Amino acid sequence: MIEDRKLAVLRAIVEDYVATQEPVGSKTLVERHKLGVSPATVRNDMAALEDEGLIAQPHTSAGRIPTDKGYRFFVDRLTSLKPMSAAERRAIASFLEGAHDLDDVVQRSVRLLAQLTQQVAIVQYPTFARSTVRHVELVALSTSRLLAVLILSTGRVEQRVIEVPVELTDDLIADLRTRVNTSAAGTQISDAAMALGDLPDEVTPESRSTYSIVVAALVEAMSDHKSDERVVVGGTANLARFGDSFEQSIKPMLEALEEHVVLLKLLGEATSPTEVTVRIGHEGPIDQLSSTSVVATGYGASREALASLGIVGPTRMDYPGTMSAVRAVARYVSTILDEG
Amino acid sequence: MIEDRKLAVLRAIVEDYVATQEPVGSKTLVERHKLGVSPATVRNDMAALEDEGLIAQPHTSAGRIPTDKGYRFFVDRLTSLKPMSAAERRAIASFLEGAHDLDDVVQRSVRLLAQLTQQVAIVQYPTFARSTVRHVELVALSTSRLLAVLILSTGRVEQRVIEVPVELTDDLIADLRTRVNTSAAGTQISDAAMALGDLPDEVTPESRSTYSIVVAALVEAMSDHKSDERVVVGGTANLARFGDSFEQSIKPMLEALEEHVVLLKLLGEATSPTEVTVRIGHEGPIDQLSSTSVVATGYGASREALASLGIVGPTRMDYPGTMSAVRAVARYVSTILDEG
DNA sequence: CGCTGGCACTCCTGCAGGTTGAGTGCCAAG
DNA sequence: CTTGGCACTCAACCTGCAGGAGTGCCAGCG
Repeated sequence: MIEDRKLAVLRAIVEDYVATQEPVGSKTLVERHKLGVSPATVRNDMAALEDEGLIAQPHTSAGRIPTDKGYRFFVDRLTSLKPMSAAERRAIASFLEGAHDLDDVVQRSVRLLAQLTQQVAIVQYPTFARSTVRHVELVALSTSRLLAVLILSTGRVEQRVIEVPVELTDDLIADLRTRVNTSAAGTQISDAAMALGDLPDEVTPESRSTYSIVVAALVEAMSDHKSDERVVVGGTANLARFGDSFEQSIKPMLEALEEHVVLLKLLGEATSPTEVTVRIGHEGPIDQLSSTSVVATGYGASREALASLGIVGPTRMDYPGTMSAVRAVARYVSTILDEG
Repeated sequence: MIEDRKLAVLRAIVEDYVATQEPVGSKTLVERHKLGVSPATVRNDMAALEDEGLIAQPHTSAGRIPTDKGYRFFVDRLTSLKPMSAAERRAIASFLEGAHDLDDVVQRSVRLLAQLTQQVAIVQYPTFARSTVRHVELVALSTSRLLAVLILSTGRVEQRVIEVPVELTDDLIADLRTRVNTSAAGTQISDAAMALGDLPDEVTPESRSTYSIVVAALVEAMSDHKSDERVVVGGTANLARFGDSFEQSIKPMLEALEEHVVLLKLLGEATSPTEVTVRIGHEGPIDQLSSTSVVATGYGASREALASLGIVGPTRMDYPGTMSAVRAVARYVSTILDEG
């Protein structure tokens, strides 16, 4: 009984604080939430919650604000993702339709996510390693430079310029192209390296070195983890709503957004496409972002996730709404990639 | 004589204000710049400069700050681009080397520019219309979906999924590929539409409709101005140095950076690869950015510019340094694209 | 045992008033 | 045309003083 009310108080504090951005006091609380008890009672509960480390006071004579631990509790136990309304679903679907290539899908997703959550959105490109090679195209740029274009099953296209210290003839390129495609097409990108490995042995000794160079470059392009780190960010203008101190939260945020490696770390562990991961405040891997939370999830056609997407925002955010928006977008993106 | 000193005073005011971000008074000015006259004299000159609208007072008992008109004058008449030091040149060169495809070049340029100028950098992808078609690759995604990959002379790669309401055979695709490439390869992209137009007439009536659909999609992809709008932004974290009021300058800035259309408008007129364009404050096309300046220039292999790059920052910026950095980066990018 | 009203206490917030100092404009003299 | 002097202005800063929101604690009541 008393436990129940304490939790109701915590929930009320979180909701009020998220809405008003101001420490919330006992009196305001009973007025706004019809708790049916007096402020004094609430004060007792608050004292208990504070002892448990779920809420805190900025200074002695102020109201309470939730701590990271308080948010954690709220997210884990006091809330469940509310389903999107039919109208929202329709909006999402129509927004993502009409995308005619992968870049488009990613771009639209990031915009959509930013708009729905009013936060900074991050979408990672489908990961490299798990996709298969659809086709390899080789185009001569000059007599000694080759442009290799990898087309992957996810619709992703990677390009790479290869320098070859030999004169390239059209016939040679054509032969290379067919051989590379017969060996690599259809294989998982992680296996393609192996599939291509034997290729130079098939040809005459004099062209072998040329083939080796090209194959090596292709293999390197495929295993290049740098290309794996592609992420897109959107909705930076939503930082404006932080209201918070500039130096303290916005600057480190902007700096983090510049570094894709950092972003990947943020999304990092959220790879399950069925669950939405929430990382609150200092739970995250980046110290400077200790006053921001990350809400992320995996997406991908099959059960296995291709990559992650999510948002970052102040710890003081509307978790239920944000979490369901993230989940909804991830689902739609998954189905779209499934079709394409 | 007296005119000369007035200009020296203006220059000193601009330089001091840019360095300190504070209104500069007559006394500080003579101390820091060894003008060889008394503060009173400088005050007279200041009054004159104020009458001419080149400087202004934030409030009665404060120092002077340059007006937009003042900066304009400074840029046009009081300064010349200082050449980069040898070390800087080397840094630029080494930073841009090792880029192995167009994406890489663009990405590195934007980072470099942001770092050199400590401002927000913008780089536009080489424009579509002026490049030529190097190769068109068609890959079957399923029996009725085709992925078209356009490879352009600039190294840019565009992709597009085409839905065809007909069963596609390998032979058909191979034929299409050769025909499309014979017609389009080597032509300017603006002419490619015409070159491809007659293609459906060459084939048997029964396959004509299929060919038409594919050709139409290709032509659309080529003339799609949306793909022409690709720009990359970097160095947003430098906004942190604005110090200025948040609502007033950073928020509109972040909003503008989200909208690529707006960015293109900003870079818009700076297409000459030989000149650096400076747009100061309200001279720019965006009202909300009336307290920011744009420094931009064109870049491109030959005399004709392929696209633009530049930076945006507060009107209060180091114009000489910024201008020369922008020019230097543009030149290096041009030469690199020329090689590739 | 839990709830409540009362009360003293803390401390942020806002306002009024006074002081300081940088900077100006103007003027008369060199 | 330049300069030193002088009176004036006004933002910035400090100070002191209510006002008020919020708390903790306690004693009484069901």
